[in-house]
Amino acid sequence: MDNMLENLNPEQLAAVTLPSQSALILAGAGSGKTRVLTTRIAWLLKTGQVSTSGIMAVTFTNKAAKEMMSRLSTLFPANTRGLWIGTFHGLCNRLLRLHYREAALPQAFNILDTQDQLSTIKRLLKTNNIDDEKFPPRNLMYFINGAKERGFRASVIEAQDDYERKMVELYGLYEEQCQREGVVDFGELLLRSCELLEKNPVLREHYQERFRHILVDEFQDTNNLQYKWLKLMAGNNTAIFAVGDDDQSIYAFRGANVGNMLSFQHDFNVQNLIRLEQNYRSHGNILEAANTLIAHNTHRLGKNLHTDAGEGEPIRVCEAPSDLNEVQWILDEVNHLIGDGMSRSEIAVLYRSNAQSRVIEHGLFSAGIPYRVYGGLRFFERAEIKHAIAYLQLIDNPDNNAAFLRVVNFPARGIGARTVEQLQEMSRIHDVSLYGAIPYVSGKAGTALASFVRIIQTIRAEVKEMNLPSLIQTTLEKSGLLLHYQSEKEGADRIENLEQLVSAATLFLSEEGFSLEAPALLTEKMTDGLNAGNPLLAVDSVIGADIPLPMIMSPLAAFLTHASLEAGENQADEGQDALQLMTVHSAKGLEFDAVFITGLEEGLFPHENSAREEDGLEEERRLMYVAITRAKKRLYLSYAQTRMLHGQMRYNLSSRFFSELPDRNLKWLTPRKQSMYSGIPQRKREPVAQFDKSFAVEKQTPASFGRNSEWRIGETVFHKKFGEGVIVSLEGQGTAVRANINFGRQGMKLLDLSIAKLEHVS
DNA sequence: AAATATCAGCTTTTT
DNA sequence: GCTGATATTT
Repeated sequence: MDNMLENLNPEQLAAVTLPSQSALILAGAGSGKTRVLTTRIAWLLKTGQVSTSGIMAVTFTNKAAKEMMSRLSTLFPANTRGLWIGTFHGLCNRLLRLHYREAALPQAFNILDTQDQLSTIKRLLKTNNIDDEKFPPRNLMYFINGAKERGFRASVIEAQDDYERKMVELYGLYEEQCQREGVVDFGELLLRSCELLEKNPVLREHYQERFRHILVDEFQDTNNLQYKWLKLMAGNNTAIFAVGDDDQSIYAFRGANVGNMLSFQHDFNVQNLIRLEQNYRSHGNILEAANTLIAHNTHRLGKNLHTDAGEGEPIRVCEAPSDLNEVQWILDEVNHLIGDGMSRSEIAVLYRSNAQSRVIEHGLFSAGIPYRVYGGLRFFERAEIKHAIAYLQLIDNPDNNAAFLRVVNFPARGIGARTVEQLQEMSRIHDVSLYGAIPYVSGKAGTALASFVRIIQTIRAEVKEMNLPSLIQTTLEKSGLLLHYQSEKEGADRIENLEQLVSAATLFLSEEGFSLEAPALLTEKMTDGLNAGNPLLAVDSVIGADIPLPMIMSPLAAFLTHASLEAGENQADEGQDALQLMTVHSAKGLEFDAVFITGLEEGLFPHENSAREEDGLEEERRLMYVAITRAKKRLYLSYAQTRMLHGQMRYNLSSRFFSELPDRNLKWLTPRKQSMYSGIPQRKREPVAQFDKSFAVEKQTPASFGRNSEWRIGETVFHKKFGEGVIVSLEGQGTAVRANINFGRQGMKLLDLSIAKLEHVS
């Protein structure tokens, strides 16, 4: 045990060895947060204060949960089976599967991801003849999720006006529809779990008694409902160990409430507040810049990171004439870094929004530098995978209408909109699911539908004794999905993905401790043995030893859950040493030797929409703070005077964040670099194999850039009254030149340059 | 019912 | 500039 605590600094050690009381750990970026969390768990176990079944650890992402599990198993190699380590949603799912009767859910409930939820809502609006212009599905979704987050059912919301009344009504209809179809959205997992514990004192007390220690990662990201859930799970004898950093709270837009950190201190009478301020990641210049920037925020709990590492390199800053030049500069610097021996995977290029990745990708592709983009479509979100999953969901639960509608006519089998309408009518009249309504439709439509039923039933029959991978393989074949993609021109990738689904299932079984031979479908025997009408039966078995996953879910159900709760990594260029491209949001929690923060322009970063939200700018600043603190050795900042975005040229001022960073840590490269890159490559030219060549040979500047003029489009100028602005366009010649200038908040001004006194800034 | 044309919209994102 | 969702054609 001693060596486990050996290399901790005094604050980390104090946190790890705190007595059994609730505590708040303010863990700065790069301060060893995960290490403290896992060592704390190992320490609790090794000192015999608690057994594995008395510990619950909650994270936000599956990745973080996995990381915690794997680090823990090196610290504490004994059996970690009884531990509840997982995401909020994963643990709620576990709870609801165990106590599905008390939660009034079918045992085979399916989980809706965001896409599914949206299409469910669209379908709801359609069946109720609601004008989706007046009630956009997306808005209704936000309304519903927002209400659930605040813990409100439709029945308890008091609408203020007619519009809201309608929204509440639709929310109620949505609840009913989901209940009928046996599906549960992400918010519902949390809300239903909370209600389960609230209404059921036996269960509540059981869990409150059981969990002596609850550890929460990234506590600043909890929303109100998640916080409520934690309060319900924690009893008088439970110590909550909350780790978070208010300066890294970047998810307010999806309901995260930093205020939970204050409520927590109050609600749990927190006596122990520990700050981890020693940073083990970044060099001095980088850390100082981060500290200075974040000091511009008000309402902080307060924290200042320090490091023992030296100053290191200054932060390099580049002002590029255009987004293309910005990329060119990045390529240049990247080549230097690689030339100096840095591996590509240690270099990250960050941007505020995904739309910015395209130019960068194009540049990297042309230069032949391997890269990997994070974000975008993930494995379980791909259309072909969603189709396959829908077939599997139908086999698991034929009442799942969303799944039914997705594949009833895919591959096409002559079941069109008309037929589906008939089916919906019958489903309403006879109060059955769409699948259950099929026998009520006759005629030609009925024949087409019957062929669909035959497919599903054939699969169900054939698959009875099969294990999961074979079940999926059979489903892919009998559903006609494979055949369909085989005849499609660009179906090769899709078939490859479908085949990967089979191997993903095999992998999943071994990871979750399922036997490969076990039948994939839930058998009657399992159902009876587990929960034969006795609400406490599941609890009883929990009290003894924990029920392993294979006992509460069939392999198929578990796999479907996995598909919904874990969208899967983006698997492009797996294993290759590649440059890392991602948004600042997805970089949170990661670290790199070198980091480029690109597109530092007003309107982009900070994003223009942030100005409209309360505390929006502060969140953008925290975002910038997160970005800066990703860098270990080298940090590069850049922006472009002109940028093509959404098919339009934009002329942005440089980001205000530059004025919030200390000059002494920055090294502006621009005067030198600008002349090097001032040849602006024309757009709409065919992509060239090598950028360098294009720069050397063709370099024509568009005429509109007014070569003879003293002024240039895209350059930053200073005006006495309006402050800094960017020249958007120039008209006229000689002495009669007028300029359109973007003065940011002051708006756009048309100035006669022979009258207005402007100064060059860039 | 399937194939093709047109049109809005467009921050960040995990579960 | 590209994607996804409707409108229109065949």
